[in-house]
Amino acid sequence: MNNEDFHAKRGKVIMELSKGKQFATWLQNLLQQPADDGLGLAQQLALQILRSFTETLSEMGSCFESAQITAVDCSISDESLKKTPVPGAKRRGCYKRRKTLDSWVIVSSTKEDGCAWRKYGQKAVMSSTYPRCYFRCTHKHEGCKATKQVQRTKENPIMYQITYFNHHTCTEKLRHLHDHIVDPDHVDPNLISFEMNIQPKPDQYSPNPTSTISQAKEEIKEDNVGMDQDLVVFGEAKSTLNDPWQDIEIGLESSGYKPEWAHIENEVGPRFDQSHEATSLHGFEEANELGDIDYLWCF
DNA sequence: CGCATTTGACCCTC
DNA sequence: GAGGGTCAAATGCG
Repeated sequence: MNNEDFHAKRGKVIMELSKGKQFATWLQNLLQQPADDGLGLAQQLALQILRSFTETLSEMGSCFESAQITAVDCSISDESLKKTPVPGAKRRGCYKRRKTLDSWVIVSSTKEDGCAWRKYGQKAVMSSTYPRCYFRCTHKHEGCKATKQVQRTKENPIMYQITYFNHHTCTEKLRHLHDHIVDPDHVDPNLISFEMNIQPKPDQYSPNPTSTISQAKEEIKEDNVGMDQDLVVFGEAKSTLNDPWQDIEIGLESSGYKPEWAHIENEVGPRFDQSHEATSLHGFEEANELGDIDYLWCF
């Protein structure tokens, strides 16, 4: 992995961990409120948190793979893999025992993680009284090799131990991004806007909106070896109730204003009021004047 | 009808 | 041979 890739991965890991933290805080606030309308949203948030950590672990797995750092289950040595026959004979049930570098384990109260999986098997295993279910990515036909195993834990049967193998190479992630691209003619009632500029409640967040647009530019400059360059923002940014985070396109002078992804965030999520009308946000500058952009990541 | 799930068979490693 | 991972036909479901 080259240096550029490493920094891109690092940025994504930081972003996903921050997302997870943010969603968890949001969920905590939600659970402190009267339960009426919060349960469905709480479930969605739980999924978002799970997805964030799954993505993070996925990125970390691929990030460290080249450094020969093994993942959770290292029980099978490379030596045993060398004995594996060359694949090609398309016999039924012919398989390679899993290479475990690219695997990671989570324990969750739900089998769901926001991705589309197709079950392809179930087995009773000796190590557990509960069967093990085998899933592969629905988009296997696109060449995606992601699989997972789901099994109830012996210690706490309401919890699932989920072992993931390989990363999604399908367009699942792209689809997820597209879910948050807003068609102005079909505004989701759940949309919130950065323009709301809601003040924090004392018992909730203590936001620290230190990254103004100019500071963000400074950060970008630092990341680009101190270049004194200009920044443009393509399109509009919006945030949804389900995802107060934004992936937007920006252009840097140093790269000839070639569009690249940036990620901005604010902390209005938990303070969302559904009675607010969704409105669009016209670029960074306007948002910045309202003091609603708290952080910006570029990668 | 197309896609997902179930389930027994198959074949691998140990 | 035991245990585990995958395949694929049968079945279910919308």
